[in-house]
Amino acid sequence: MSERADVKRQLILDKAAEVFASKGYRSVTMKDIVEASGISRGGLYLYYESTEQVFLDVVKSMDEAEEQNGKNMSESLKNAGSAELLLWFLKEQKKEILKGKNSLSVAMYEYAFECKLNGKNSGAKHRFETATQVLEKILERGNETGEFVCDDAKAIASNMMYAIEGMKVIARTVGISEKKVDKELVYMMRQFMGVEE
Amino acid sequence: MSERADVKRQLILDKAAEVFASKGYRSVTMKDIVEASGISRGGLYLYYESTEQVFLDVVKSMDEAEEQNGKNMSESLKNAGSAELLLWFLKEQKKEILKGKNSLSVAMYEYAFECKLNGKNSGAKHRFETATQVLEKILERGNETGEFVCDDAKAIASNMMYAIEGMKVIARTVGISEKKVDKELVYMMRQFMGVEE
Amino acid sequence: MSERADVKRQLILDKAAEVFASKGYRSVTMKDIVEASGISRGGLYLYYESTEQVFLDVVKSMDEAEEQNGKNMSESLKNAGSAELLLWFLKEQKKEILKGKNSLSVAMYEYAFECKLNGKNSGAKHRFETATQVLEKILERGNETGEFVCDDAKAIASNMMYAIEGMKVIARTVGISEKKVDKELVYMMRQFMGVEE
Amino acid sequence: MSERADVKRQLILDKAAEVFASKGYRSVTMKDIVEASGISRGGLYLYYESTEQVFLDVVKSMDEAEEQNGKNMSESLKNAGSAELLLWFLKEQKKEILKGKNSLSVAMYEYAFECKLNGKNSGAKHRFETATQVLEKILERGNETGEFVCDDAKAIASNMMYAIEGMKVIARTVGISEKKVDKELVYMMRQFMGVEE
DNA sequence: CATGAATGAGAGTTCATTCAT
DNA sequence: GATGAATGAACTCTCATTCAT
Repeated sequence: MSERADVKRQLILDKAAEVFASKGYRSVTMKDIVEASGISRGGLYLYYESTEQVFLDVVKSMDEAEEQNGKNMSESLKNAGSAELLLWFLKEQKKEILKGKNSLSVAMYEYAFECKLNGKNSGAKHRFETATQVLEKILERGNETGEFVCDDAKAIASNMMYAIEGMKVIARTVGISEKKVDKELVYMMRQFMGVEE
Repeated sequence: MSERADVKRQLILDKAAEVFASKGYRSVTMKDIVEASGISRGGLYLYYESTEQVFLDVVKSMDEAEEQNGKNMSESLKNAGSAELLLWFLKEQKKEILKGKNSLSVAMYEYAFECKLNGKNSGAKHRFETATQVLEKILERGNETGEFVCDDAKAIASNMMYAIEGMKVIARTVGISEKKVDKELVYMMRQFMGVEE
Repeated sequence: MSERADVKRQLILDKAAEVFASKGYRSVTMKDIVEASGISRGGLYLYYESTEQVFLDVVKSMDEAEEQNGKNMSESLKNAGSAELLLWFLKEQKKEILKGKNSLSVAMYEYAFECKLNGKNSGAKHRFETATQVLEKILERGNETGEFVCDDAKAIASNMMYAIEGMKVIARTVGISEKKVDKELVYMMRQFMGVEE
Repeated sequence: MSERADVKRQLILDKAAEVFASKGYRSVTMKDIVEASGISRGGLYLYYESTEQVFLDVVKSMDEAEEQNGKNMSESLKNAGSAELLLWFLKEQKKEILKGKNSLSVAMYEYAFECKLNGKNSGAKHRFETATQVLEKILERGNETGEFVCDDAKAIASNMMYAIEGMKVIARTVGISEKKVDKELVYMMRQFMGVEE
């Protein structure tokens, strides 16, 4: 039973993720999810009672996958230098910025807006702060090993994450080219890489 | 006649702006606007045929007010130094970042997302690029007068605007304190202010 | 005053007639008439209180024109033979059958249906009976003068008018060619013309 | 499942047929059908998306019943003489002419008018032509067997059908008595029955 | 008289949610 | 558990009709 249920649940999540990726959060209806997943109208209600519940579960399962990916990475990068770690981190961020249509990010922004308007917690805070802390740690470690030169890793990490967030949202509203993203990332790295001016 | 219509139109816009500010873009219905503006169901359709039309007009009238504000400012700042100009610019950005509930920005993000998904133009591009250019001009002038030290005004302006955009969106999803905004702005100013380290 | 009113009234009727001709009766709204006649919404109500009133007046003015036309004809045909009269009559009927788009007949059918359903008088009866009597008179006279051979002019007239009515309605639902109409009319004339078989 | 749906569909059709019979085509709303069939507002949309769809299905199911009736008749009339067949045919036409209130014919005329105005096919053509051909066949056969005397069955059939169509539409706009219909039918039969004058 | 903005009743349509099978 | 037909609330939009100017 439980196994079967899990399979079904996963099917719903997969299809729902596609729907949220292509339509955002607000405009997705239970009907959309029902049709995309091929499940019955009533059947969906056995698992979820609203699009919000589905969305939260989609995000949760995505976060778990992400976390697993992070763990695998940190495993393989256990002995890596800070520069290498930073490169990996920025590559991930770049991917996220450029993901575009296939990504849940628009839906996540919409959801986060709504939660903010209603005083609910959307998890956006946690995600943003976690990423900032990871970057901060990398910078600190690089500073210790002498790979980077930064007296205030916290400030740099914070500044960079805001700029990255800005690129993310601009990518989804205005559009941004890969070249532009690269340029911005390189520019920001001057803050702590040996500047050969 | 035309005057009456303008008065009514303005009434609708004012009330609609409040609605969009408090509910975002997607979830606003014609009914919401009808109720907020105290107009009749059919009456609204004399002026606008969809929430999108209302929204676009709200934004347009807001942009015009903004532009007027900009003109007044540039008038009074005609002889101002670049540092002064910059301060004004950043103060405006800070206000925008912190505006929160009373602001249309969430609705504008939602609208821009939707336009991007559908390949329409939302005006977001124009707004972002214009602001970036203004900042760039200020920095260039400051560089010429010796008030600032920046060899690449374009890169700095771009980087700052992304960070500012990041703060804007973070303010609407995660929240941000005024102190934090100040800190970030000050940090970024180190890029071109004489750094007395 | 009264003169001006008449001019206005005529303007409304002319434009309304076009509307009824192209849209039938049921689907015409006051709005259609307002827009077609270029008169103001409220202005129309000064003259007519419903589409039905407008329609009835359109038909009335059309009937008057028709009647005038009939009078002119009978004037010029005062001394004509019965065969000549019959030809004129059938030519008129043929015109009516083939009028198609520019004609009020669809609207008149719709109106007559509605009146029948509601037990009201639509004038259709009067029009049909009058035409039948005219034909009957022509046949009778022709019989007297020896131009036609018919012992029962009433029966022939009745039969012909039903067939003509059938062609009219078939023309408006199925379509009919001029050739076909001619053929039918000629066929029916065999009933009282000397048949040279 | 499909059976249940069919039962429901039939219920809708039955009630809708009554509505169309009493109100014609144009003035029937989805609401009318909803109320007549006792179904819910949304429920109707599960089966039909417009009054036109409902109407077409009503007509289709009526046509099928008609066709079945025709088959049964031709079965029992397999060995019948042409005169007998003709009598059956005219009796059916007479019934159709006199059906009045309980009939869909007004709605069908309205629908056919609308289709003609919009260049769509309404099925009226097919129905009229089919009936004409049936009559023609009967006359031809009668001619062969010597029961009738007609050198041009096609012309007679055509003429009769127009007159019958005329009676149908006059019945719905002006009214017609059974006696009158009989008289007309008898009159027309003189064209090919041995005329004992 | 004439205007056209304004009203509100009502039709069309969609969708979250329930429930008998 | 699973299904999908059925419900009804809510929204969009149109029009006949009124009324202040």
